[in-house]
Amino acid sequence: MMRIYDTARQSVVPLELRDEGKVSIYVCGPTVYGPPHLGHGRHALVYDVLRRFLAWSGLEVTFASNITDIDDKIIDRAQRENRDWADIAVKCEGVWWQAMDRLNVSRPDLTPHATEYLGQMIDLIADLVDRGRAYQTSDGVYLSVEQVEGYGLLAHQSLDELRAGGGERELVGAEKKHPADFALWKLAKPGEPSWPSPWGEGRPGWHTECVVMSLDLLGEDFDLHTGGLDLTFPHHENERAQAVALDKRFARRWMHHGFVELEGEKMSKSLGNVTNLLDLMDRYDARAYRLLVLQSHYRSPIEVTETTMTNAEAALGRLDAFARRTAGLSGRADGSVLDRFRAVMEDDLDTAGATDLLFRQVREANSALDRGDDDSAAVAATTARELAAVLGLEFRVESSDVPGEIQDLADRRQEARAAKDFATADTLRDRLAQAGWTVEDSADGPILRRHGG
RNA sequence: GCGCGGAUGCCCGAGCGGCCUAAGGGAGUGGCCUGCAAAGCCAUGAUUCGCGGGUUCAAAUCCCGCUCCGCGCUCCA
Repeated sequence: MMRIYDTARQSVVPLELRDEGKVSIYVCGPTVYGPPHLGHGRHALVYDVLRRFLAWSGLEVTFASNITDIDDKIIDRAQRENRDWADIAVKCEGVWWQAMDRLNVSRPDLTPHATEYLGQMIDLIADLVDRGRAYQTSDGVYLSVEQVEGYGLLAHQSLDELRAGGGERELVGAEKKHPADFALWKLAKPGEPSWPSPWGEGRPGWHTECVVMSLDLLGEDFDLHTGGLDLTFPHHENERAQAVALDKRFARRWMHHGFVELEGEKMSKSLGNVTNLLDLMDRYDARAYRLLVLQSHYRSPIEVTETTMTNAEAALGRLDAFARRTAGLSGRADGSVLDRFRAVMEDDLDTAGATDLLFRQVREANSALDRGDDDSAAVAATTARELAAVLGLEFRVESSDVPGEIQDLADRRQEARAAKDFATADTLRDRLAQAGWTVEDSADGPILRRHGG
């Protein structure tokens, strides 16, 4: 059985499912107000791999991930740029999916939008008000956290401790009964988008949508709620608080992944301030980011730098070379390796251990091929392909489109080689290298491939 | 101040009491292969896991203290 680190329990626990054979996952999706950044990318990759693995293990996975399409940040940008907020949301969502496609991240089964759930959010807030667990002020409706059993479960701090922190910040909303109370409904200021409600024209607070949508689509007591470490508090804490205040069972397990770190000043210069995911994918092979994410544990921070990305690309080169070399081989996957793969992945999603197994299979296949043992090579290659597929890693078998003049140089080099005119052949190879192409003389003839830079 | 998490070879990064040899990737070096390369294979690489104590037959792994680093602490993810 899959075991994961549960933020609430602070330990690795079995993922005991609500319904046998089925797993329901809610991933907090993006607020669409700008291009996705590296953190979004890691987020998407981690849960994409989780999902692929669970499905591969035979579970029926329901994967829901929302789009927050109404939020303060969207409104801010709309006002700053004098644009329609909905236009920003729609366009940014388009960019988001484009980025996901490039990362080879599968689409969620369900993609609820906040704006589709206004009615249900208002119902939920009204219910909380009826129960006396939420109250109205001059600027909105707030949840009273003191009436929530176990508030601080995810933050692992008591209300007093939470209050003690933060230093000398001004308390926003002086009418709040407790500083930790948070807005369920915000009354609109002039010019802001708004929807009618019993408390006046306004919009929902950020934390409410995920409660409504997860419960609506996955039902009470759904299996897994996930997101970045930064969402633990206040976002997830406040989602849970609302469900608890409604006497509803919420997520059974909470899973949070670590941050992406950029190298210090020096490198961020050479990286050209790449925090934008699209920029990163323009600069490097998009698969390299996935590999980088896979090679460390999801709860550890990852360092995205020129070096780590370049290393990942080099490793990818190894995988691609392997794929080219073994493209014609097919066999049965090695069951014992598959078992080990399952075991490491079930151990809190140990993707580093999984890539370890993948690379060992690659070496095994290459090694077998070198000693002429095609049968063993076929088994290792098939196994490797299966593991890679579960991890969402695709191999590049064909060389990219070769421009005519490059092909021409390569052909002339072959002629020279055939004529044993190696001086000419080497000169031509140098020219190819200068043009950014590497020649690999395989048993089946030369292979051209682009190299970095 | 409080909470959470880190510190492992040249770099990235697993491991979290013995089962294990401290994985895997990248870079380096030597060899095989190759006309030469590339790719691949083989070999090599931490008597040691931030520092200081302690527990244990046994610690990178547990406990205590310390030093650095990251993140959060009220709708700013």
